[in-house]
Amino acid sequence: MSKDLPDFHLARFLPYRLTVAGAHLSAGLARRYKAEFGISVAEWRILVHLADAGEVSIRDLEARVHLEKSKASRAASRLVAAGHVTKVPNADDRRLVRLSLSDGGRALMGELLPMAAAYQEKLEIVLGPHLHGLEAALDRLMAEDL
Amino acid sequence: MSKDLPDFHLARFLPYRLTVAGAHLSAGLARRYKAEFGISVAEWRILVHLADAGEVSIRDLEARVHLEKSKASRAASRLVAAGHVTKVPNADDRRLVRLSLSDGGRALMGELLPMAAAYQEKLEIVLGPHLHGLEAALDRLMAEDL
DNA sequence: CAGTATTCGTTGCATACGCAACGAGGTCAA
DNA sequence: TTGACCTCGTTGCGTATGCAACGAATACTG
Repeated sequence: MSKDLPDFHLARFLPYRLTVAGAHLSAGLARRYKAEFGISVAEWRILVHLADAGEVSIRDLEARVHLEKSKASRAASRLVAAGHVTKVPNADDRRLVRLSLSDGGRALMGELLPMAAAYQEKLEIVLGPHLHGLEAALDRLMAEDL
Repeated sequence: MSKDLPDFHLARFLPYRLTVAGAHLSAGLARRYKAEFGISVAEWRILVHLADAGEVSIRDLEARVHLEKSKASRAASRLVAAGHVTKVPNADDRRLVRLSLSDGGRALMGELLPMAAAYQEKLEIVLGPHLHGLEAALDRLMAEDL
């Protein structure tokens, strides 16, 4: 007969737990804006970064908000098509692109950002004293090249 | 001119942080087995659950390892095609399916599980005292219907 | 300078994805 | 028993994904 396998519990496995928890929180947020605004996660990240940083290129998005460049490129195109974002070539280095919020995009973020801030607040209340432990642990994990 | 937007930092936003951290850990694990064994995340979850639980149905996978049923169904088909898993109808309720590890699948898990356990151990060492805080926070978040 | 190497964003391709719809099987109640 | 209802797994469909390859623009090197 076959050897016994070591016992291993997915429910305690950190890559699994973090991925599931991340999806859980993202779904909670999406419930608040997806139906109303039709924004995907990639598009959301781009919009937030534009609201915070002004003009950015695709490679900035890749580096700053963890979006693979083709994903960033396509999500940006969708945002341009939807009228939320403008895209112009960068005159100083014509390989680059300058993405920024359109007036409509700015208005959209005027609604979305408070919603997101409220959600973050709710999460922090749910976590209570666990918040700092969570943040410290995440910092620790992200600092490491695993 | 346009109203200023509230400032909002994606880097502190928990849904983002957890999703990125989860992807970071999953990528670290995938580096260890993807090239060698060609297993996707969905397939990995199914294999682990089979190693732990013996025979399961698609709906069990949906409930226990957070895989949407069509995703579970297709990943299971791939595992059957690869020879790691067997699938037979459940005679008691012929709507159900009985998935279980094949001998080859069992042998595969004999290699994969120790690798995963070692990775988990590495993560726990990296986290050190932060481990318990992280687990408590994740439990708290998952207990809530956000 | 010329020639090579590198960077940036887009796109082609094969695959994976989520969702809704479906057929087959099972349950329940009258 | 029969008909309405529910559950399970699969599949069709449109879209999203990751990766490699590409053309254009820029940087580097001798």
